[in-house]
Amino acid sequence: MEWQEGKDKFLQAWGTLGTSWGINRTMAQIHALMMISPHALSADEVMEELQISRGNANMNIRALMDWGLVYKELRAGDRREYFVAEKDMWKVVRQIIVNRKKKELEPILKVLDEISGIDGTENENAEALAKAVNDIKLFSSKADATLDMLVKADSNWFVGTFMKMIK
Amino acid sequence: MEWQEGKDKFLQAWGTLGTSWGINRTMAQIHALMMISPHALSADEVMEELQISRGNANMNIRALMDWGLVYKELRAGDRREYFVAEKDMWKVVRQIIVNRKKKELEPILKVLDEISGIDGTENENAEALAKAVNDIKLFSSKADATLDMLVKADSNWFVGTFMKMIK
DNA sequence: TAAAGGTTTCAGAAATTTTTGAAATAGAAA
DNA sequence: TTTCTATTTCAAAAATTTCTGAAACCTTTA
Repeated sequence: MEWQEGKDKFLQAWGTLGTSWGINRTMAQIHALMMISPHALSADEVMEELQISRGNANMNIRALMDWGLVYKELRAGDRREYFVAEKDMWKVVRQIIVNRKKKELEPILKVLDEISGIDGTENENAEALAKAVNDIKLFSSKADATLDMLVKADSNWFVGTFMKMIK
Repeated sequence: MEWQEGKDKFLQAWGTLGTSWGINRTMAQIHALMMISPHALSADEVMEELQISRGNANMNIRALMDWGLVYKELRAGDRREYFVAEKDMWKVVRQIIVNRKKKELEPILKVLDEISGIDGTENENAEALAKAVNDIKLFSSKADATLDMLVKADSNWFVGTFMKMIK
């Protein structure tokens, strides 16, 4: 397979994967592009490669930096900014977990805590609601703890201990 | 807190959570509604509760059934169909893992396999691509195996062994 | 200070996703 | 068979998300 063909397939696949994970296609593709680039890229290179506008490129690069998946790199004697992606897959996934946990799991836990003040003895509806809320709370706190653990653990631990355990 | 207020908060929160997970708001809300309902619901009840059209209700209920998160329930002497949600959180999460793994992880593994045929010695671009692809493949197969394991494991195992381990 | 070179913002346009509602379909009961 | 009730489908409308491009905004250098 030609390099160009492989690159296109990869960018395409990563973009598609992104969309089904609530990340927009362009953001995922910029990340993919940086992951497979041997050097840091400027905004213009990203625009050129992916055929997108400056505004689009800028916004998505910023978002990737907010997620901690892309870093800025400055070069002496060059006023432009260059960007590199985090290439260690374990770190990438860890950043994603940290971010999504904060953005998604924590708010729902907060709502569940509020709702759990409900009186479950009032009627069967209230009872069913109270039960569902409790079950979800229980499960979510476990998930929360598990993710915290995963995030603290390092790649080697995961690959070694955990993977051995599940054999 | 009143039951109605708690219910609304819950439906709202679950709907929001759904959207950030690539599930549309209505589908998530229908599921939420069924989770907190003490009895099976008809399409009309869902339409009424969530103020949505028949078509919308029908399509999303079907999708939930495809995901294995909602079951059909028939009542003797009633031509209408009623629906109940899977209420065991562990099973819910397991179904979601199975479905998303098939829909998302497996296709990307397939593409990666195709791409890995690339000649990494051609130039630095090809080399960087080959390395990224390999890293992702390695990580993804591990994730794939881990998820398979989680899916096969039952709730008690998860709660017991795994949770003890991470303490 | 002004010009040059780069980055950020954001209103409107474009694309995509979701929802509606009515017609088509299905199938049980009369 | 016909009627009646319920489900499914799908084209068009609505809502939402993403993208563009040009203007505003910084910073550095002359």
